[in-house]
Amino acid sequence: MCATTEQELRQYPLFRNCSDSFFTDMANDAHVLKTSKGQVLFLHDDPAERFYYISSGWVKLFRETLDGAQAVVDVFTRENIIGEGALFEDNIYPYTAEVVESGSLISLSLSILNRELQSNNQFTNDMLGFMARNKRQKDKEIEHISLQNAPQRIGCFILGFLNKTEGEATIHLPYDKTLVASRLGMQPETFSRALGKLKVSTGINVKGATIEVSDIETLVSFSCVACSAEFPCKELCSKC
Amino acid sequence: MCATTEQELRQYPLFRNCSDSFFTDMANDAHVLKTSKGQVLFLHDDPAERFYYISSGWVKLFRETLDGAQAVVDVFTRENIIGEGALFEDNIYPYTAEVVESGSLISLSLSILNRELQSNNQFTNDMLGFMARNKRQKDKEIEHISLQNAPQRIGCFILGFLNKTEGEATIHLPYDKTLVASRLGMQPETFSRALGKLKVSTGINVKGATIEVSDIETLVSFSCVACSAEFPCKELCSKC
DNA sequence: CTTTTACCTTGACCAAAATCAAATTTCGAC
DNA sequence: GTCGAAATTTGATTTTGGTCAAGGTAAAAG
Repeated sequence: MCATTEQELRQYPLFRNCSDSFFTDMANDAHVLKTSKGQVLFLHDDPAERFYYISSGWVKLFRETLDGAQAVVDVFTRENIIGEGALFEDNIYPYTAEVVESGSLISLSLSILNRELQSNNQFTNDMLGFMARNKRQKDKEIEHISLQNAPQRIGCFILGFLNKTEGEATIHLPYDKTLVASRLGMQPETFSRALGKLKVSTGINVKGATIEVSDIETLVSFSCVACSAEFPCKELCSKC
Repeated sequence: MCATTEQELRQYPLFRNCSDSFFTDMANDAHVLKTSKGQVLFLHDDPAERFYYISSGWVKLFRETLDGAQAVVDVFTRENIIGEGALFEDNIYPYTAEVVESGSLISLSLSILNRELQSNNQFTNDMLGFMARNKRQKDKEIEHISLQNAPQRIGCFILGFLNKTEGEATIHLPYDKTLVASRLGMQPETFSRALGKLKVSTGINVKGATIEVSDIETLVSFSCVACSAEFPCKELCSKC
């Protein structure tokens, strides 16, 4: 039993309407994991009993094909859960999860989550909305892959990390450029070159993992012409 | 009020756990639409009050970008609902819906659907599972776009229409090749040429919209090497 | 402080798909 | 059945991104 863990879970927006017994039982059963880069949390097609709340660090979800290629499904950080999808896939994890930046997770019981879904309709509704927005986000990504070119996709990715909509801003890429590349569905070499083009076209400044955007609106007009949403496009999955 | 409509709704798997009053009220309020090719059902960003159950015909969902390109999100046929997503987007339709093959729809009340979601936890759970599998299907599509080439994607598309897993089979493409192409995220010219390559590689036979697969397993081994799922991969969204 | 290793970039080349243009076929309306 | 619009195919060419190979750079280990 851990009061801190319970506090942390109570602050997670998706759980805002969960019952007290949910929090108590979850916290009782929970354990905190300190993770290190490279660690595999679960494997695609493995039977699932736990899901994970990310307190810090980054985790990638991916699948592998017969001929060895890897498809990165998503990359998650703090205030997100992963592995809950197994509930809807006969308790089999649909992806492999691997830590890409060390941090801290809370391992949680899928069966307690399921119990709450069976008994708390308000929570089930919240989860449904969460899932629906998740799906919309995927639609947007499919659109981006087919309608935006590589530099535009990178611009869009950068815009997603900004906390304002005009003027200048500086961000740090949260994880390896190689991983950003596969998250965006391109090769590292293509990413590197496309970032160079983006620099020329929009006047951004790149120093290692630091990116200075001197004028957000220039970046917007470069990337968002090839998108069906209007900037600032709300992030559809992380918040709920 | 229409007894036939009520029967049709009661047979839809997603509604299997809905209340009697849900069916009665829905059927009372429902109206049947005969649709013709080209008809627009609703527009992206329009306020939403109705969703649609497809009795027959085909409907495409799409969005348009600032620079005029069109992204086909999905193409649906009988025993599917469309427009329900607006419930999770502040009652705004997230896509435009256009009939691509004439048929028949049932126009249904979003607010009655919402009422059932608020009051019937079993149904909300079914809907959550439905949405979760939907999302998984989108992940699979993203993977396909980045890991499969054009002929492989077409092969995978064809496999999705077969009702067996080995031997030979014949299918009819359900809608224009042009639309299949955009559904798969490629240009019509690319589709045409890629279908030609698929013919050479797997021995399928193409006559207009009719495709004869002489050996399903050949098609599987051609397409599914570049996929993380194993054939026969269950369809993740249509059934529930 | 040096070495190692993993990450990133660059160059040369290649392959896939997009684009542009022009037939050709198909299908529905008359 | 004929006409005309729309869909489909084919050819030529360009563009984009992928692949292979070689350097360079920076963070971490010793």
